[in-house]
This record gives sequence, C-alpha cells and structure tokens, in this order.
Amino acid sequence: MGKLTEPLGDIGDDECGLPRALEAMGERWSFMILRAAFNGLKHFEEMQSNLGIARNILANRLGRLVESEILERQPCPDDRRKIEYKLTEKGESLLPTMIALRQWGEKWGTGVPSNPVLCDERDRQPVQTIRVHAHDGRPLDWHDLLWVDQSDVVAEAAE
Amino acid sequence: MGKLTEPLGDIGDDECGLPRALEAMGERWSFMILRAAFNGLKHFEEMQSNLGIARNILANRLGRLVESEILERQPCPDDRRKIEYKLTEKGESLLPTMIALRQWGEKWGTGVPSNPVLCDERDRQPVQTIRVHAHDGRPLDWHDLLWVDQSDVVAEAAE
DNA sequence: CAACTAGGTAGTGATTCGCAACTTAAAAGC
DNA sequence: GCTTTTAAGTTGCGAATCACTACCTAGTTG
Repeated sequence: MGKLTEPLGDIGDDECGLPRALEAMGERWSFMILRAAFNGLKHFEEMQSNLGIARNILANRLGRLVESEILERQPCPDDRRKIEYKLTEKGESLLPTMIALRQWGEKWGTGVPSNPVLCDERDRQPVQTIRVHAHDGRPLDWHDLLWVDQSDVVAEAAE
Repeated sequence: MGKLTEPLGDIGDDECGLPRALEAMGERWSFMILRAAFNGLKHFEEMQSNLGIARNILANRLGRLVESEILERQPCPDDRRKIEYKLTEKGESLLPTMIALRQWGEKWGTGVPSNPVLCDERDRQPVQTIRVHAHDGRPLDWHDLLWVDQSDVVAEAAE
C-alpha cells in the first residue's frame, strides 16, 4: 500500500542521499581540494601553495576526505617524507557533480567564456553540459520529474 | 600562441567556475535549502520546520540565495505576512548538480537502496545516473578529459 | 653533520553556527 | 474592535570552526 507517487513535496529526509553527501563534501574547501586532486595535485605542499589554504585546515580536510574514502593516503616509497593523496573510485565518481557545479559557475558568473575548455581527449570537442536524462536519453527538466515508490518502478520495468 | 593543451595539471584558478559556484552554494545548508525549494517548499516556516535549521541561519542563507539570484523573494498577494521563495532560472539550473550529488550520496552511503526513486514523469522510469558525456554522447570518465584552449576548439569545430 | 624539505601540530584571535528569546506586522477568532 | 495566532524575521550569547603564524619531527641533501 505504498503511496504511488508524491508531488515532489516532502520526501523522507533520511532516504535522500544529499545529507550523506554533504557530510563528506559539505565543508569549506572540500570541493576545491577535490578539484586539486582531479587536476593531478597529489601532495600536501602542492595543494597548500596552489589553494592558499591554511595548513591546519588542509590537514583536517585531507584527513576527513581520507576517512570518507574519497582520497587514499599512501606514503611514497622513493621519498619517505612524501605522502601521496590519490582519488579512490568513490572520489572519482564525484567527477560529474564537480563538473556540473563548475559548469554552473561558469554559465552564471561574469560573462567571461572561461578559457581552458574541458574536452574529450578523443576528438577534442567540449564535453556536453551536464543534465538530467531520462532512461531513454531524453534530457529532463525539474518539472518532468516525479518521485516513485521503488516497488512500483520494478513492476513497471517488468512490463 | 596559446598552449594547446594542459595535462590536467594546474589550470588558471580564476578561469574555473568552481570558486564562483562555491561562493553562492558553498555554505552549510545552502544545498539543503535548495533541495527544499526543488521539493516545493516556498515559505520560511515550512523550510524551518522541515530542515530543522536555526531561524537566523535560515534567514541569512535565504538572503544570500536571493542575493545570488538563485531564489526570488516575493510577498504573497493574498496573505501579506507570507513571503514566497521560488527558484529562478539560475536556481533551477542547479538541478543537475544537486541530483548528481544526491546520487553520489545514495550510491556510496549505507547500502540502502533509497526508496522513493526519482523518475521521469512520462514513463515513470528512473532517471539515468548523471555522467559526463562527450559531444557525441559517449559517456566519459576522468581519464578521458583534457583541457583545450578555446581558440583551438573553435578551429576544430569549424572543420 | 648542517641545512633543507615534506607534512604536519599548537596557539591565538576573528568568524560563523546554533539555540532561545524577542519583535513586528498582518491575519483570524470572537 | 480587541485579543490571539501566525509568518518572518532579529538579537544576544556561548560553542564550534576558520585562518594566520610559528613551531615540530622525520627524512633527505650537500
């Protein structure tokens, strides 16, 4: 007797992944550090000078990102002073979120076209703007969306 | 004589839209308030009781989101005590970012399948997982990406 | 073995957060 | 029309977080 759909009204908060995501990524600097990691920065000093973040904050955030299994912390074998922070699979899977946020900031910032463009390395064409897509690939907007109870989805998928 | 590509190394920080996006959305609660707005909550008290956020913080965040033109603040004509906060176009265009973050939180949270599923209202099938797509639609991962100078992109697009 | 480097930690003041109480203006109840 | 209730804030204050600087320690270089 599950309610079939809800009118995008209030959803069970704890069913939503957003709070959990924000627990890991919601603090100041977290996204900037993630960007640095995606940009190939691996070491503490590298990130510190690149981001201009305070050292204790950086240490705290790196620790937290490692705890959340977004980054992996491994001592370098060749120079045992150095520590390499690298993205885990979980961390890499934040790429779409980060690109979407970046694209939004570009689109709605000052009209500057934002010069180095993110491209597919295969054909060097810019990547698509990130959108929500339906099962069959149609791009969707907010008003095309609906919350459906899991059981009802499965039933319909069997059709 | 622009450098053709960079190996995803350091990018001009100010060319990146991420800091600008975080200026508007990087504070605690901003994303949760945005989610509330997407879920149809329009009024102060509604959001306050739904999110459990402190009133002063909510007032501050709403003010900031309005300032950033993510929300629009309009007094209700029928009840002049009430104020309606509604998403602007700029605010609505944060939908992909929010869904991407939510999906990430669901995928990597406790193995709970997260029950009400976000679906296309047309066929009631779940929406796709948000990804980065190439110009031609191929899904791309981190290692498929490259920064290309704008002028070089245009040149290639003309081909 | 002296100097330097990588990755932190510790101390301190400035911000911000979060809770509760208060305010103001507009409805509703009677 | 007078009291009560509701909506949307604002204010004060203690607790937590941020950011800046200085310091520390292990490992590496000259």
